[in-house]
Amino acid sequence: MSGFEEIEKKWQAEWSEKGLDRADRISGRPKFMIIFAYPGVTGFLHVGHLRGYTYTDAIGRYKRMTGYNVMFPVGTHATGNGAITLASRVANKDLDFIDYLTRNGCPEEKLEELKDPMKAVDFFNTIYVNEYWKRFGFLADWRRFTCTVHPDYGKFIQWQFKKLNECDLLMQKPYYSPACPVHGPVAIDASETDISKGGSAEVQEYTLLKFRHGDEYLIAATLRPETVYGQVCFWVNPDVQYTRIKKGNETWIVSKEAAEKLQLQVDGITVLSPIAGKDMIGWMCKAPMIHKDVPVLPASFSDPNVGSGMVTSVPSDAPDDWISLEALKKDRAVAKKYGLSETLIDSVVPISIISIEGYGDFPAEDIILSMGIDQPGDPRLDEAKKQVYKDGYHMGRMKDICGPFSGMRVEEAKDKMKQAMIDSGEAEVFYDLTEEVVCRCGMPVRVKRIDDQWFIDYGNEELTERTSEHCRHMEIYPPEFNENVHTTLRWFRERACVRQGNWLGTRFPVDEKWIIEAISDSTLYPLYYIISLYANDGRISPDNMTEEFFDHVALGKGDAEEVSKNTGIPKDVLDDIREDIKYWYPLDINLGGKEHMTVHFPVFLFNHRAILPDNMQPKGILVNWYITGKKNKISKSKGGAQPIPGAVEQFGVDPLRLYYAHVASMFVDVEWSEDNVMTYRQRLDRIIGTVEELLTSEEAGGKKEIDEWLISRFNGHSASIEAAMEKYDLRQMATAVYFEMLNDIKWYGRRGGNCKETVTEALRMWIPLMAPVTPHIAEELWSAAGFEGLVSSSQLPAAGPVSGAAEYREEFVREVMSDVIQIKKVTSATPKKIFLYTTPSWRSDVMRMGLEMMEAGALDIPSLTKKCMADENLRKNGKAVSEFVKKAVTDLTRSSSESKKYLIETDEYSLLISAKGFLTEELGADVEVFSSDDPDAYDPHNKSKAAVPGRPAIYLE
RNA sequence: GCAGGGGUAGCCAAGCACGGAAAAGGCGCAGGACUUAGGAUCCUGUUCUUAGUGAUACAAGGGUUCAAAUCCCUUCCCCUGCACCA
Repeated sequence: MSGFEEIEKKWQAEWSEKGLDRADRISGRPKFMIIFAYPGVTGFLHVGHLRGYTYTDAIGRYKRMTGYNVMFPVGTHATGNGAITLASRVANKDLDFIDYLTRNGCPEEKLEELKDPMKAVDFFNTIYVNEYWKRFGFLADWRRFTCTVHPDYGKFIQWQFKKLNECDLLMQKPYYSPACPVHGPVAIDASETDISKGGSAEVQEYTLLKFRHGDEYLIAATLRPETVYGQVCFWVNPDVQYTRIKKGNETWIVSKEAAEKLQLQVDGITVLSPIAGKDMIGWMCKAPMIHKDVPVLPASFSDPNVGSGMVTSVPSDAPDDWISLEALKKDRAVAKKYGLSETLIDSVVPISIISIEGYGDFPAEDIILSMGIDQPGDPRLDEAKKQVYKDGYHMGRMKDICGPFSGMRVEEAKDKMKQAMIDSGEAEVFYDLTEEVVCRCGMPVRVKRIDDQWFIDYGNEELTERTSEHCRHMEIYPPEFNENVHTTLRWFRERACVRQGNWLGTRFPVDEKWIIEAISDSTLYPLYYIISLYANDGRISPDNMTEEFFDHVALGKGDAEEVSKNTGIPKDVLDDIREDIKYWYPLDINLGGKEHMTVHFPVFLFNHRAILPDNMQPKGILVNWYITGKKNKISKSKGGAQPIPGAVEQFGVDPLRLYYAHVASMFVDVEWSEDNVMTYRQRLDRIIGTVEELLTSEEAGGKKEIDEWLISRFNGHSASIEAAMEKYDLRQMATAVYFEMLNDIKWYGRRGGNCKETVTEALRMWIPLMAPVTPHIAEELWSAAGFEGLVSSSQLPAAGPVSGAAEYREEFVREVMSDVIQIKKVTSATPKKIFLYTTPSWRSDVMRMGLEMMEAGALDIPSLTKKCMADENLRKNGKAVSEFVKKAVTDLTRSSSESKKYLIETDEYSLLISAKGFLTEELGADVEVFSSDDPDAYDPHNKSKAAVPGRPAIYLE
């Protein structure tokens, strides 16, 4: 056979030529529509991504071969700022990035046009389709390709949002989002898709506490409003410049950084005069809630970038506060420097407010002592803080001095106290990020209030209930997700669905200043693949694609004549689209990576349920896990993984496809390993070699027992594959096809099988089963075998009957062989002769009786013994019989009656006689077979007495 | 924290929803065959013990049962996702 690459090209051309990749409606023929969640266009993909895509193609191919008309469309997702960033990096001559492009095969002259984001999208779209999906031999309907930034797709999304609006699922409310000043709201996540720094940052809610000083307020930001009863002083960093700001008719003092952040979240803030931290030291200010005057003291840990830049001090429960207060009391020089009197310092004493199991009156003190921290600025203070916060929150209870909150659990008191202070005007809410975040464009990301943010109301109970109910009728794998998709749906609340700024995407039809964000424009899109065909070939254009058009083709609203007149689309085209949608929808399988479980899949389900009728609801979801790198996830953005074209060249497409299908269950992560792929390549080589050998073999014998065995085995595999594929279990299928069936066919040859007719029959079963996972090789072998047509468009034959008897008999021979080898090994002798003694017939008789009793449901040792003793012949052997009965009964109760039936029915003697030649050759010694009943048998060591049904006695000489 | 998943040979990994001789299959390793056009192929073995037997063994410990990797409880240890990111 020629090289992989050559046969890949050959058969891909052939499939395309014969139109296997085109999915058209065929009335009356069952259909199967499958997609993978389309990838975002953010750069080159790597070998990990092809895992899920390959599953999709293999399942589609299998369905095609079991009678279905299969539609497998593909597309890409370009909404967002990925392409914009990419283009700007090219435009800015970012060397690392240009190197990344060229390393992955981007020609130099292409760089110029990549400065245009849309061109960049086109560039990658072409790569995804030609270098990844087509290269992998997918039978996708390329005519239907769509991309989220194409104008026709946009029309579809606008229609979808109009429908959501009609269902009252769009709403507006203020929203606090991490936002870039240029690009608007950004996503913060570990993959750092939108941002260049700070992927693990979180938005934290601070309570701003207002401390009155004269007619001004010093503002402290706290994460623990429940600790206000323990406030004893106020920390200001003497080395920081603060500023006064006008907030409504109040004057606040905060750090300059905090002032900037506040302006993003609160209206009408004006910055007034600056004030140095050191000028506030020694002030007295009135603490909220407890209304006590507390002194302002110096603290270096107070960071202007965090919160308001000032901190209220609760030494009892805050390690920083405790250690700073202690330091201040110890080092009187500092107090002196700021003119603080000793009496003032001494008057500040911690107040115990929360009791936590395992801690004393002052949790902060305890944790500091146990961790051995002895001065401010110790880096472990952060850990100490986290620990004591966590324990306090979950196990703590408010002590009796906490007024109306006394006795409450901290978890409960926290919200209540915060709310009480907000209500009395002593506190406000403020949001900040836990660490510095920088947008891809280089600008700092801050939390910003957006007043008129639009949301999709996934919190809608009625919709949630209906969606959840529908999921009960779906096929969702893995089973865990099938279980917890319901909780995921319930956990969803409103989701911001639009954003502003420099983003690619579709204009929000309700208010055009917004652009629909990336998740929200990718929920209903499988439906669009049916329509995209017509937009792509020009039969309809974005101008025609009005709300009325979509209402008609998707929902069956309106009269075709009328719609045709209003849209300018010919009626027959409208009818075709409508019929296509009725034929292809609902979607049978949506396959996607595990990251979709809490993001894409729920909204995919919600939107279908909200907009489309009952008979258009999705039928299945398949989730696949990742291919990982050595230590961490192979990442698109961080590179390091093998580019796809290189891998294809190195290993061949089919070995890669087999690797994905078989290396592990779909539902576990797999560590990428070239050696693994290589072993799959070798396995395919072996299969190819074996088949070629079978085809070219000159030997031609008649049918023997082993022929029946082979066909029975293959029928069994076919049936188990059918069952496995009901659950889309490609791995189990691949085990049968590429391992077990190969082993069987090898064994067949070893046992002297050489019947042309059987071999042909076996290949007709085997090769098509290879077509879903390794289509190119299957095609090549199919043609080499001289079978008609393309195997990819053939139908899998229904599984024939299995012969339990034939399989049992073969197993018996194998056991005998293995036992002899065992004995040879243990004795480390090389025998010249091997004597086999089949069971004495009385033992079979006992077994037979036992089996009868078991089937009658009355098998036990005493009654079987009794029954045996009633037999005159058996009674002669009294002692041996009763001993054997014990063994037989335990034996019988432990295993299925099915296998015991074969055990009794098999004529072991003639079976061994027929296998004599084979055993002699395999074992390298002459084999003699005797029946234990034979009084003249050569048996010098009386081994024959060990013979039982299914287990002949063995003597080596 | 919330939600969920898992611990099976040197390694990867089936089996577990529905209890019925545990180790499918692969990799690795060790012998042997064939022979070095190869990242080969074929055979055998791979917990201990042993004339093919027997004994141990599915994270640890309990329980239910004639019977437990599988069902229940306790403990220990790993992992995943958590929102505007396909």
